[in-house]
Parts: sequence; C-alpha cells; structure tokens
Amino acid sequence: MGRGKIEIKRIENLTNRQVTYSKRRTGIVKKARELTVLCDAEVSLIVFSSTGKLSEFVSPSTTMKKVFDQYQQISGTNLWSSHYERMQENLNKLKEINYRLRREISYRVGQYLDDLNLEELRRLEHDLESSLRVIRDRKYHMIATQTETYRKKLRNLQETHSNLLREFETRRAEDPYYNEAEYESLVRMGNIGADIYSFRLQAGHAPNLPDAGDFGQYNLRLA
Amino acid sequence: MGRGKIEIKRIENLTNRQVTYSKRRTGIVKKARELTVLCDAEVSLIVFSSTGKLSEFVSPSTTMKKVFDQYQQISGTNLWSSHYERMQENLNKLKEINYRLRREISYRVGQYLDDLNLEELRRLEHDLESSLRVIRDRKYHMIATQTETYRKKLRNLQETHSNLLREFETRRAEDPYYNEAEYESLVRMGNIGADIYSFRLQAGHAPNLPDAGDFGQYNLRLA
DNA sequence: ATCTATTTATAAAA
DNA sequence: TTTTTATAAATAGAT
Repeated sequence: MGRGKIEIKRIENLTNRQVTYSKRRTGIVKKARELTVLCDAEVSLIVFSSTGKLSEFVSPSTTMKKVFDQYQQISGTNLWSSHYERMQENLNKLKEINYRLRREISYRVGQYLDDLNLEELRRLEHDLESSLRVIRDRKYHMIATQTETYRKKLRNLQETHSNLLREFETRRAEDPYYNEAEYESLVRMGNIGADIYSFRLQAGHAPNLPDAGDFGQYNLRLA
Repeated sequence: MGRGKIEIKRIENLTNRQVTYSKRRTGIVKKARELTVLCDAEVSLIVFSSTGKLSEFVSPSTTMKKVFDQYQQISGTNLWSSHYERMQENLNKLKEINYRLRREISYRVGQYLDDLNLEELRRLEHDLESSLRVIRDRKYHMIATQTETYRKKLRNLQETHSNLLREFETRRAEDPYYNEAEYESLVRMGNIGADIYSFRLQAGHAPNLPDAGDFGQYNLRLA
C-alpha cells in the first residue's frame, strides 16, 4: 500500500526503516484502538523500537496489569515466576530453618525424645545440665546484685534515720512540746529496716535453696 | 476499506461484530509481524475477544515474559508488587518467628540471660529442670529396655552354651578322641557371658550415676 | 470461506 | 517529523 510494493523483510536503509516504523506504529495502534471499539475487545499492544523506545496501547476498559494477569491465567504460563522464585527459595529456606529450630526446642523441652538414640539423649542431658548451671549462676548473681542494692539503700535509710533520731533526741531534751508518739514510730521504723536487711542477706548467702512454688509456663514459650 | 465506510463505534450486530473481529484480528497480527520484520522491532500483542478468547503475537526474537519485564522496567510501574507483597509479608512473618525461636533457644542454652529479670530466670530454670527430668526418664527407660534385650540375648546364649557343654560332656564320657582344649574354651565363654550380664544389670539398676565424660556438642545444635 | 468494491494504510518523494 | 500522492493492502458487505 504505497507507491511501490515492498517485500516483508528488514529495511536496510536506516532512515527508511525509521520512517516506516513511525508510520506503521501509528497505524497498528490505530488498528488496535479500532478493534477495541468496533468489536468490544481488550487489546494490549507493546512495541519496542530497535533503539529500545517503548510504545504501548491498552484498551481503556482495562490495564496492562489486568491483561498480564488474564494472559498468564489463560495461557497457563507464570510470568512472575522469576520475580518470586528467589523469594520462594528464601521462604522455603526459612521454613526449613524454622522446622529445625522448632525441633531443637522440642528436644530441649523433652518432646519427641523417641527420635533420639541413647548417645544423643546423653548429650542432650549434658547440654541441659550445663545450660542450667549457667542460668543458675546468672540467677544467683542477679540475686546478689539486688541484695547489694538493697543493702546500700538500707544503709542510706538507716543513716537518715539515725540523723533524724538524733535530731529528735536533741529536740526532746530542749523542747517541752515534743511529740513522743512520733519519736517512737521512728524508732520502730529503724527496727523493721534491719529485719529486711538481714533477710536479704540470708537469701544472698544461701543460693542453693530450692525455688519452691516456682511453677507456670516460662513466659517466652512460643504459641 | 470496504464496500462502505464504517463509523468507529461498537458494531451492534453480533454476527457482523464477530466477523469483523475475526478479520481485523488477523489483520492486526499481520501488521504486528510486518512491523517486527520490516523495522526490527519487538512487538507484543494480546487480544481478548468479547467472549474472552485469547489471541496473541510476540516477535520471534523475544517472549511475552521478556517483553513484560522490559515493559515494567522502562515504564517504571511495578506490576508484580501485589504479587509478592503477600509473599514479602509471609517472609517477614517467618523471619519474626525465626527470631523468636532463636531467642528461645538462646535462653535455653544460657545466652543473653541479661535480658531476663529474676522472675523470668526462675521460670527458665524451673523449665529446664523439668525438661531435664523428662529427658533423664527417657534415657533410663531406654537403658532399661536395652538391658532387658541384652538379658534375653544372654539368656539364650547361656542356654545354647549349656546345651553345647552338656553335649561335650556326654562325648567326653563316650569318646576317647575327645578335644579337651575346645571344651575348656567353651567353659570360659560361659563365664565371660555371665560377667557382661551382671554388668548390664548393675547399670540398669543404678540410674542415678553421673554420666562422666559425656561431653561434646549435642549433635542437633543448629549451625 | 470467498469475492470485490471501496476505504484505508503507507512507500516514496518532498 | 509531517505532508503529499500514487498505489498496495485491508476489509465491509454480499454471497
């Protein structure tokens, strides 16, 4: 359809090729639009020129994404695969690791022990024993630290108390309107403080007492 | 281009529309192919008829997938996002679970104990204690079962041995060419068997012996 | 499907 | 690129 008939083969002359590309690109887009309108069809047309320039047409009733989704659904090919293949791989790896972690925990809480042979059981037992030692050490260290903190606080309190007491005594000697009840409560406070202090010291120095009544789920157990 | 000019608007007559669709679909595919060849372009054409039937053309130099990849790259729109958004979500969930599982294990092997307060430490300790009880029970049960198996095997062996011994004794009484050395080795065999037997019984009945030398990594620890 | 009158697309030239 | 224009190609309507 032109001044002369042309063979359908690559146009070697660059200028001619570009001109033809431009004209035919317009033409095919027009055709696509007409097909859409006349026949109520959905058309997606993507053209890359030899220089990589993109031209496109999509029926106004749809979008590229919808067309692609439909296309892959109908044609059966999975166009996204390469995009989420790696992701899928990652997912599977994570699932596998997850499974192993769960199994590891299971053994450590005494489940599925039938899977293990005697040697494995012995190792597991030894492992738990040493973990337990570490945890106990930490616990006792913590108790010791807390005790030390309390001890310091009490020392401060007692000092404050002594000062107050001294002050009150001075006043009692000097002041005829002195409040005797308040003074006595102050003396009792000092005694209570000393009790707490001695109790904490005992706990800190007797770390091998069993933790009676220490039941209930360990709060980091997973759902 | 036909006997009469037509307006570019939906063809209401169904038959006409279908005929026109068929003709123009062929036409546009031909145009697409010509554009590909003449101008060295890459074309992707997807057409869905109003009844949902799919027609397609892609330049032989490429594939639909490549075109789509290029399209989204050049057009900048990320058409796949919705497809892997859910996957990404899954991935993140798994990672989170993974992290929790690892933390759980860490605590159970005595790591990161600084994170825990005294109450949590007590729970953890108690938890490990009861797990350890379960594991020990299992171990002793296993040892007992194995012992029982050995006991049975040995009983069989001893029975076989007694029978042999009896046979030999009969022969010794009857046969002047009897082999004395063989007989004595048979007697010794019996004694060794009894030793093994008694050892196994001891192990089975003294389950509270510590497992000395039971070191090394528990073989299910993760990398 | 096939035919064919006519419209439309476009090759070559500018 | 776009316009021109001669001609090839596509196709609407008929069969």
